[in-house]
Amino acid sequence: MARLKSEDKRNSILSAAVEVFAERGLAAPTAAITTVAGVAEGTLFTYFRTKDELVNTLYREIKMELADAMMSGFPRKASVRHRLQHVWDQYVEWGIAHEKQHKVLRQMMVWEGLTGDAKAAGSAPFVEIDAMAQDAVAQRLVKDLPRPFIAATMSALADTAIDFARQDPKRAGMYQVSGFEMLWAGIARRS
Amino acid sequence: MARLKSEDKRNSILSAAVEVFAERGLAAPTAAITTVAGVAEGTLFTYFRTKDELVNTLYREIKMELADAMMSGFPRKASVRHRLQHVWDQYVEWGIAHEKQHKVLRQMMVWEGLTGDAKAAGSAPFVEIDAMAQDAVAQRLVKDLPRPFIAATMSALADTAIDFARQDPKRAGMYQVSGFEMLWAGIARRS
Amino acid sequence: MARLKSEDKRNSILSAAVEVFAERGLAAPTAAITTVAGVAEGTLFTYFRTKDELVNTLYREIKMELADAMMSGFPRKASVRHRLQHVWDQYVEWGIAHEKQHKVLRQMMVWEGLTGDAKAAGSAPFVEIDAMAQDAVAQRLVKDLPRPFIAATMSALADTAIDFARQDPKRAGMYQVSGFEMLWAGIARRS
Amino acid sequence: MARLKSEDKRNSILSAAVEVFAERGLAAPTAAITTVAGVAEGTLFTYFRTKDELVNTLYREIKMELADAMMSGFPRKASVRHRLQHVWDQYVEWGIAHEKQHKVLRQMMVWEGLTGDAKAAGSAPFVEIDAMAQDAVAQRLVKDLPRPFIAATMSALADTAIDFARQDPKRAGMYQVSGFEMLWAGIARRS
DNA sequence: GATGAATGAGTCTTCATTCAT
DNA sequence: GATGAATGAAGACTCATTCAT
Repeated sequence: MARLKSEDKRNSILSAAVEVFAERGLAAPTAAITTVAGVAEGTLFTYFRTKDELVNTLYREIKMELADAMMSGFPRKASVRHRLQHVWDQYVEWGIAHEKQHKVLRQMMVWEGLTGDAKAAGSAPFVEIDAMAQDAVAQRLVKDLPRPFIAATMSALADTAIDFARQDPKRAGMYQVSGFEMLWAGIARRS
Repeated sequence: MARLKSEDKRNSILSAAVEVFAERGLAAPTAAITTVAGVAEGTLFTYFRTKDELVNTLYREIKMELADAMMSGFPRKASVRHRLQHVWDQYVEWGIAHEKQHKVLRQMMVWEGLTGDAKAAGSAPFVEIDAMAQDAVAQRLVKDLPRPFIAATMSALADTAIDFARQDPKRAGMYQVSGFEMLWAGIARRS
Repeated sequence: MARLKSEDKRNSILSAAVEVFAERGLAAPTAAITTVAGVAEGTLFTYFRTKDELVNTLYREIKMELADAMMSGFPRKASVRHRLQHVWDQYVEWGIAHEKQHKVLRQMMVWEGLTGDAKAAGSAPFVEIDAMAQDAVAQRLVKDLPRPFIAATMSALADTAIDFARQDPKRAGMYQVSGFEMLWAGIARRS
Repeated sequence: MARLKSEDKRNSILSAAVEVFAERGLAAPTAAITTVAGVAEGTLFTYFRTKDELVNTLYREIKMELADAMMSGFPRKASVRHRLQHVWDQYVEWGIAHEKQHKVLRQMMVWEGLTGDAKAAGSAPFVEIDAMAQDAVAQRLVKDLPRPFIAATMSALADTAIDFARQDPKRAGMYQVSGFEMLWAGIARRS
């Protein structure tokens, strides 16, 4: 039997890509990636047909990691506010801890080459969060706004908090906390 | 005397650049720009020494247009909330009306080639807004947060509102209004 | 009547060309020449149809200046050795004093664009020297070698002397004198 | 393993460069070289990072070949005159036999892009000749002139002899012989 | 499967020359 | 005639992708 494609090699390419894209943007040459990955230039193309496919795959993988991080320890039974805060905290903390992944993710989100597939696969793991949002709206705890708009708002605020936490690590906690307060104040109904 | 460097031609190159960058990203070839502008490839380089210089110039120009839009009719004597809302509304409306400029601006803001000069020139016209923010914090109308953080939050929320208004124009007004309400609820002190 | 082409302008272009070619080689852009000459880019082309024509013209002009220098005070009636030495000294001194012209001349001599015309015109003023050489060979003062070979040898030695005099000006006189001695020893018949 | 960078291909590029530079000057396009070499345009750049590097490499290689030619059969124990004549003959014969290399070498010697490294590497193989010259001066066989001046004179005369031998091949031997006689007469002390 | 040399289309930029003013 | 902006054909170099080994 022929040698099997090695999961290891695939993974080194993927993490090299994170490294390189974070530092040099998505326009970085594939050769830079293979160098960092310690494989030959051609090897990349046995694991990913094209550079675009690599990026799309990477998008999915990072989204999955992020979803894992966000859902780990999700307090299914807590109040909406607590559940939302859990999600917020996990995202912000992940963004700070995984600076490169976060940077690359943001580049990919404004990249014009993402396939519909990748987008769908990337958002799949967030169904539970969406369910929570739906629930919250239904319970009239949260303003009656389109859910995607709420989600986007949350993302935007969290990314901002992450950026500031990175630049000014001493006040990271403050950005994280007040970001969430702003979010909650913004979307919760006044009691 | 020979043909003078025409302001017109410079402007067609600049608007062609907006067109092309909005559609194909900053990596679009200069030849695509000159084609759209209806000039020869070389002509671009009599107006801008390099592609980077073109992008930096474009950044400044768009920032100035945006500043003009945002400050036009600024109600200097109105309440903080009204002044803030004015700025918000103007920005969101500009972003909707000038879709391409807005897209390009966002690409340029994450571009690594912006010169310090361009950044400085681009933020200069916003001093008045910053003054307002400082004022608002001093008056304890607004939470005591770092001003750049407030500004970034506002940007992030406004960009989100613009995106949604674009995708779903029928509810554009709703996104604009509720976006601002979220912002205000988020940053204003509870009375 | 239309304005006449100005001899002045033509000359500033020609000397600017010397300046620029000496420093940057014959590949220097015509725009560099017009800048130094203080005229518009297009003006060069009303005096010289193409860049090649400019170079060919320059070749002729420098050759003429050189011939003037070499023949000035030529001691028609002196001995062969004295006449030859006069020519040698004048050439070497001209080369040292007109460093740029000399450099440019040497570049043009290995340039592939020189027209036959220019070459002919350039060598015309040297007939008298050639006559002297012919005379010297006939009188059996000088070895029986093809005259162009003698001329080329002299040029080569003189250029070498000029180069060393330029690099090491304190010993300029020594290079000039021993260069000539080498030439004479090389070509004169042993008595 | 993949195709290894082939010494053959490197060499065809290098000899194509000689071909092309000899005919069209150092300004010839790299594409002309790759066409002659029978490889793709990009291939040149896997062997030489830049065009300048190619030229510098070529300089070294030609200088080495020349040194080999000049030193082959060098009669270490013969008289100064014989040793010098050996060097002269070998150089002139090499120049005649390797017309293109000789032409290109002369262009490279007046080229402004040669690195110090290349110059040093190029002159290294000639130490033995320099030692001989030093020896000759010390023994008072040769006039007391700066060695570099003697070397340059020899070069200049040899290049002249080569040029004439090429244009007039029937008398090649005569140019070679009388060139050397002129050199020796020029630099030897009169006994 | 892995390797990395080979490929050639594509990119920015330069520059001799033209031509509207 | 003078000016200098306009032109577009090169030219050096890059890089995703292929393919011989």
